[in-house]
Amino acid sequence: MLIDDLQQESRRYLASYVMFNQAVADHLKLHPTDVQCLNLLTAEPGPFTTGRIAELTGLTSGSATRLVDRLEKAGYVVRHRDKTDRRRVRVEPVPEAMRDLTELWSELSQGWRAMFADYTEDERALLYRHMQRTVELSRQQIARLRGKA
Amino acid sequence: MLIDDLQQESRRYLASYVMFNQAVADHLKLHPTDVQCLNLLTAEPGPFTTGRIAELTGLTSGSATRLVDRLEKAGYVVRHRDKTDRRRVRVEPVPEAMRDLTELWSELSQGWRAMFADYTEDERALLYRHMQRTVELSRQQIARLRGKA
DNA sequence: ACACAGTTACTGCGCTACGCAGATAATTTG
DNA sequence: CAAATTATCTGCGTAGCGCAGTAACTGTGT
Repeated sequence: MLIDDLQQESRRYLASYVMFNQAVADHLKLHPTDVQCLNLLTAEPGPFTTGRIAELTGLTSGSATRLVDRLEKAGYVVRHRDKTDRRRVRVEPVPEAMRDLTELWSELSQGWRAMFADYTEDERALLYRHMQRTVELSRQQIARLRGKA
Repeated sequence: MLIDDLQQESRRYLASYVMFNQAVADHLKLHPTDVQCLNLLTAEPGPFTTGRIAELTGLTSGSATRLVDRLEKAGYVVRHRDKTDRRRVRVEPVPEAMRDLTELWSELSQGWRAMFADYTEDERALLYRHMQRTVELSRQQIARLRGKA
């Protein structure tokens, strides 16, 4: 297996993920950014503030405020002023409101589960570790891209 | 390795790819959709028409026209009327204009190359096959999501 | 040969996400 | 306690998107 082939396939893979995210958003009648944010809220370790959401999504602080406005209005999250630092606003997901999203995910998950079930224990361990490494690498690349602009 | 853990990690993985795409777009001062389209133009088999681009990106026909407008204006693609069916417009990437994009990719690729080089031949083959399967699965899921809406 | 349905791409319009710059409130620093 | 810093929010202009309607072309049936 040539590394170049892997790279080429990575690119299709990336494109396909972006399309997938788009399709999920359209289906839920939400903006892709909103879906991305909700995903982050369930996938990343909390707690979350408006600023942290700006960081995670790559939006400016103003746009992050509007993003939280939309999610709050739609009932996906609630705002709480932080008691110890009253400038901060803690943003907390509302589990019941996430139901549509999690239901859709678990519905879609079935296909993925089946795919993962096909692998041996060792293979799954490899995929898992690869994903972790990729997430970490992406994080670095993003920091670099934003850094020198 | 539990399948649930893999699923959870998949979600972070997806989110991280979306962020990566966003960062690449910001860096090139292009819209994420435009970057996605250019990726598709190099990753998918041609030929491309405005309609096919609408399909690939999930945009409506009108928005796809505007997308091609932007890319043409920026010099990334050229339009050619199809000789055999003059309703169609063939959209062709301009290799020289893609240079920024491919340069950026090969720069970023270095990190990925290093990561891939760490694996054994067999492991790379597994990852490659997994990506192919995922792309195919995404394609199906997207079709399903768009289908019943 | 010709009318008509279907296809492909484009245009006008309204909505809304986004970045930017400035405002406001709270905290930290000297 | 004043000044600098931090976290969030607001006003405004720009631009991408979907929708609905339009124009150009193709294919089909009579």
